[in-house]
Amino acid sequence: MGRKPGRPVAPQSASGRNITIKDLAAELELSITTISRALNGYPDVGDKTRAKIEEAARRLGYRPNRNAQRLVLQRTHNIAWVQSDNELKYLDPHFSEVMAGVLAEARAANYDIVLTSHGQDRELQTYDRYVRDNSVDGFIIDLPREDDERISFLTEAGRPFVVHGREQRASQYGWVDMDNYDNFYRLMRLLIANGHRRFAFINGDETFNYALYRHHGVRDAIADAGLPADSLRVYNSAHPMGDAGFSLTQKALADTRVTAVLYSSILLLVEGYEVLANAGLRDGRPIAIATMDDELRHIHSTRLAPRVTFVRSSLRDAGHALIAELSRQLDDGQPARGVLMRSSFHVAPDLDARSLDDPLPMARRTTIG
Amino acid sequence: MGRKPGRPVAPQSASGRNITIKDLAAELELSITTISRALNGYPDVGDKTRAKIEEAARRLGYRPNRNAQRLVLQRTHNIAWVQSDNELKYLDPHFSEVMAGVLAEARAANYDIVLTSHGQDRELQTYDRYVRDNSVDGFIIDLPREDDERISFLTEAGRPFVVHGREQRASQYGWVDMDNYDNFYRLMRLLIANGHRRFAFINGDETFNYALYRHHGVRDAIADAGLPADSLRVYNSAHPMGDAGFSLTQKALADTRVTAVLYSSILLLVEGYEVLANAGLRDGRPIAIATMDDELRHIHSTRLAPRVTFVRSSLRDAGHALIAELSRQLDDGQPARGVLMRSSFHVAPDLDARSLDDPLPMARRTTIG
DNA sequence: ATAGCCTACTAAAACGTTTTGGCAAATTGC
DNA sequence: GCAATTTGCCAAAACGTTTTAGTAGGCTAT
Repeated sequence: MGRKPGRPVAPQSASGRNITIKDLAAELELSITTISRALNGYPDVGDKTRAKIEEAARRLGYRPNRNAQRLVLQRTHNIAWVQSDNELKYLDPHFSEVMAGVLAEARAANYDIVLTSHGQDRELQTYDRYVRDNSVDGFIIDLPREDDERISFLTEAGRPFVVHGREQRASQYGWVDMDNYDNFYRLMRLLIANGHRRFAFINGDETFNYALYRHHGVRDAIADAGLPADSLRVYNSAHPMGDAGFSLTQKALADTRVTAVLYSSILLLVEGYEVLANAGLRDGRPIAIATMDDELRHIHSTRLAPRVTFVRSSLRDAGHALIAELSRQLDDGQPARGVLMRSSFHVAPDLDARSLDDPLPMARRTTIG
Repeated sequence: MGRKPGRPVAPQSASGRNITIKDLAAELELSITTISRALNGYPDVGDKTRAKIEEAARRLGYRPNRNAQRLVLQRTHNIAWVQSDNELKYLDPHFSEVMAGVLAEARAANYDIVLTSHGQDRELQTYDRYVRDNSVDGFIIDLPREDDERISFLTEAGRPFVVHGREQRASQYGWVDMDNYDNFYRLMRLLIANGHRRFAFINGDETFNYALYRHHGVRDAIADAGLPADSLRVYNSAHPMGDAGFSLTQKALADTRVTAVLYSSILLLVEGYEVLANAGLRDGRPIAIATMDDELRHIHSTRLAPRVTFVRSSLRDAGHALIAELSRQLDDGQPARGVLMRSSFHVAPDLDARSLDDPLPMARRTTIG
């Protein structure tokens, strides 16, 4: 069972002192400057010398001390992700999915992610610490709210960041988001076009903008169709997980006039699935179901009835885009910009999908989110 | 030959550079030494001087540059968590749960978590990089396999680490684990004591030790009861998520002699729940169900039938313990040690729980895992 | 009075890099 | 053959801390 090819050999001394550029200079009887310039690709190093240096560096397992580099270059190649304890309570598959994309792209762009949590009231202090102690080059902000103070803080501090989501000031910073408003407007318009008149919308916590904008989309679709506002009942789950999907679906279906249920997340739908199925069996009431599908890796949609209509957008791709955008700012010096992720609609076969292709009414198009 | 590397853009733009100890020294007309010693609590600083320094530091928002500190102290206060892309595919709630505990405890112990992913074959290179470039003080290793090369590598390199789980060499390093073997031995013995004779065990990927040891526990309980080896059928899900719980439960119940199903994870059980319920309804075959409950925050057990027997251990607490153990080594210089997390049994009311209290046979007790 | 001892401060070295500016030696141009 | 240019290397400064090894001056004990 020999060593796999390419397996790194552990450093010789178990004591742990790493090889430094000085060791290399001593070994080769060259100056530190020359070692550094050779390894960093400067042209003013002779070919034979460079080859010797590269060989010795490989042989001795030299790696520049990152902290020395960071100190002199004023650049850490670290990106901070600050997680609130509050959100930690339900650190959910959505987080994992975004993080998976972030990690994959960060590796490609040569960044590490510094992950930390903070207590209830310490959110900004955590950002402040990172800003002041030079431990990261930039920040990722997830789940923004309206007038998000993290965004205000980092803007004032003049530090690079990118937001997963948007709020009012979205034109002033880099972000990655899907078109929450548009997606849910279209989804609701689709249900209306198919004759439904009484709806339940099982949404997330509307202090988060993603949920707020979805609500706005749904509300406006109803208004634009000339339906009364009470055609829609909205249920919010403070936590995206738990048994909210189950209990809220029960509540929603208690109104027997409801013929269509719209979910903000496929997790809520899965939790409520049993109730939905029962409603079909028991009341003989077939319910139209629509949801957002974030392509969570561990939700297997094959077990969902084919009658589910969904709009799909990849959170993992959003994670990739977040790092790509930040790297564009950090590495290429480009100005911040927003990235709108594509969504695709998948309509249940018993529904007429034609309304999806209609453009949104002019007045509805400028809304962010 | 060689190109001059493109110059990275300085991260701080608008608000500019942070204030340094030099700024503070200039402002107060004191030496750098005195500032440093005052702020670090040395006794050889006058009371009035110290007060003035502290006031100025607060007023100007001084924070020591972490990279300078790390360079001179040879200590980063960073802990690495390396995630394989492979595992990323199903970055699952178990991960989130451990991570939540790790983050909370890391904050308390003044550590940041450096999270990174690596490609298929690059696992050890990633560890190697961190070892050689001084970017972290220690490592967390999750999901160990037998003869885990990450453990070999870090041991040879002489770097501190702590393992979530165990393998053969567990006495030689710090770890946090539950007693997988014991728990599953007892669970199976309980089922046997209640008259069951034909079992399905829906386990995880047995190249991971947690799953392997659980299998061993189950197998030994059957052997010790004098039951034939074919009383047990084991089903493995390569991925902890997906629809494995559903399809494997279907397969398992296809054998109509099976009266008890043991799950390695509550997620698998939840996915198979529909099948289990149907089996009860359709075949009139009540199935005894037992599982591990990791206290995942988003699995709401209230919806599971009361007939489920489970052994419960908190992954979040394990996360806390991981950092506590690593901090014991790094901050207190204590030798590595193992931490066995407590588990509690919760027996369905229709089962006789007495066998749980019996000690394991002597020969069974030394097994790790 | 004086040796010794606190008290309150500081200069300089060190951590490990990158980069600036320079300088010999080798090569080229005429 | 000599000036000009190119090639290949290096000393020193800088990044922002902590720590070592002081020192100057006041106080105490004899």
